[in-house]
Amino acid sequence: MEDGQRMYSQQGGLTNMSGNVLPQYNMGQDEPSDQRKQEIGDILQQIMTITDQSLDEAQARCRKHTLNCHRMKPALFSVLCEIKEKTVLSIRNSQEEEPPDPQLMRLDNMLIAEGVAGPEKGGGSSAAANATAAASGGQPDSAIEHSDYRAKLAQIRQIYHTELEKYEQDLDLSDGSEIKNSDYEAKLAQIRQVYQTEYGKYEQACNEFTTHVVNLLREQSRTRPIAPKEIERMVTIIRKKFAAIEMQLKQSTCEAVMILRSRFLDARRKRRNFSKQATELLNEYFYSHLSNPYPSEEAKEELARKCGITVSQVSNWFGNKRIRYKKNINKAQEEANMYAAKTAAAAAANVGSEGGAAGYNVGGGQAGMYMNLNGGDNYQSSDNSVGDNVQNQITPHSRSQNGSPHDPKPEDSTDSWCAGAFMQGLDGDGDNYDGSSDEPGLKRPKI
DNA sequence: ACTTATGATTCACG
DNA sequence: CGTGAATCATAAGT
Repeated sequence: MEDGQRMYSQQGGLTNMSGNVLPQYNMGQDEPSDQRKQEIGDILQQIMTITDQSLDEAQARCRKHTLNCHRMKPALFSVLCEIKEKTVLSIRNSQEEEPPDPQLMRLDNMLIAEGVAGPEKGGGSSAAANATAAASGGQPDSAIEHSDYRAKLAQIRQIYHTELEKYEQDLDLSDGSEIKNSDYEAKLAQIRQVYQTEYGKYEQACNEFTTHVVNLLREQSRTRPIAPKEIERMVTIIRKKFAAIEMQLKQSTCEAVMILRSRFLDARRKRRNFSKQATELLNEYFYSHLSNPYPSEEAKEELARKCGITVSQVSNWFGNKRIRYKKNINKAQEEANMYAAKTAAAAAANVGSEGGAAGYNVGGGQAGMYMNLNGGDNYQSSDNSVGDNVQNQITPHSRSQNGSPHDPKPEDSTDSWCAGAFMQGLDGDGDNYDGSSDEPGLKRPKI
């Protein structure tokens, strides 16, 4: 901005004018006289003096006024404008056509794709409307000083920086624990809101500032040779400067989204096994509720708390456990026995301890149902030679090593959630587990 | 290197 | 919405 100001006071200066202006001017007049030259010289002198002074001195007003009223002012003014246009402006004008910045377009596209910026979100447009309103109501004619520009610019810079800080805070919040889907969406919404707020502020500031500058230039055009074209040009210069800020805003927004996204995907992808203890607890619950391994919400919460995992992880675990239990009952049975024994031991050891797993229903005599199914074949082979194996497994072999007193829910165990599994669980095709068709990246969201 | 175990995700269903 | 089923991606085991 200051460049612009300087430009007008210096390049608009008079170095090349004495060469060009005067002859042109004189051609309009028939008889150039020494006196006239003298007058012009005086005027130029005055102009130079004023240019050297700072504009906000009260004294300058007086001179400006004098200059304004001079009879030759209009002519001089137009000539000066013309010259400026020819010399200064023409140089820059050529490169002025701005092709839409590809970088900015990329950023825009991404923001739209991520739902951060979008036509329908409303925040931006209304803010823009506000900004326009505010801008149009801007100072009408009061002389605006340099300090105002600086203040404005500083304000904008500050807005930008506070906005950057917000992003950083925003992102700092998110490391440490894992990011869930809802977290991701919440954070994205947060980013969107910050972005739109800041974009609104940006637009408003930009419009206000532009209006200020335009007003100032109009004001100054009474004393300085400033053509409307120059004002236009100034506006485009300002827009460009602001566009840089806009670009940074968008870029940092994009970065924020990218970081958030990558963290989210990382959290999604990285699989951490639960602690041994957690698995232990979950298995205890599962096998002690084998007839109905569907923990209530409360039970899930308690398990989650005890295991140091989230409720949805508990849900995942049970979901996986149930399905996998059904898929290979043989092996699962052994495990069940293990836990049954453990539970029994625990029950024997501490009579009154209410401790773990919300009181297993150490019920009656159904234990054998689950414990004795193991026909001895390992689960991989049984998977493959299906049909008769199923029959075999259903018949209780009673070769099992234990008659432990544990057992879940006597009432419905026979036809419980997995009863059907005995019949059909190991059905037709042997390749149940992972018939993977290994299609990379078909359904996964790519970054 | 290959297989198995396991937590998580996705999709369809009721 | 919770669940079953299939599947993915990685950890763990060989």
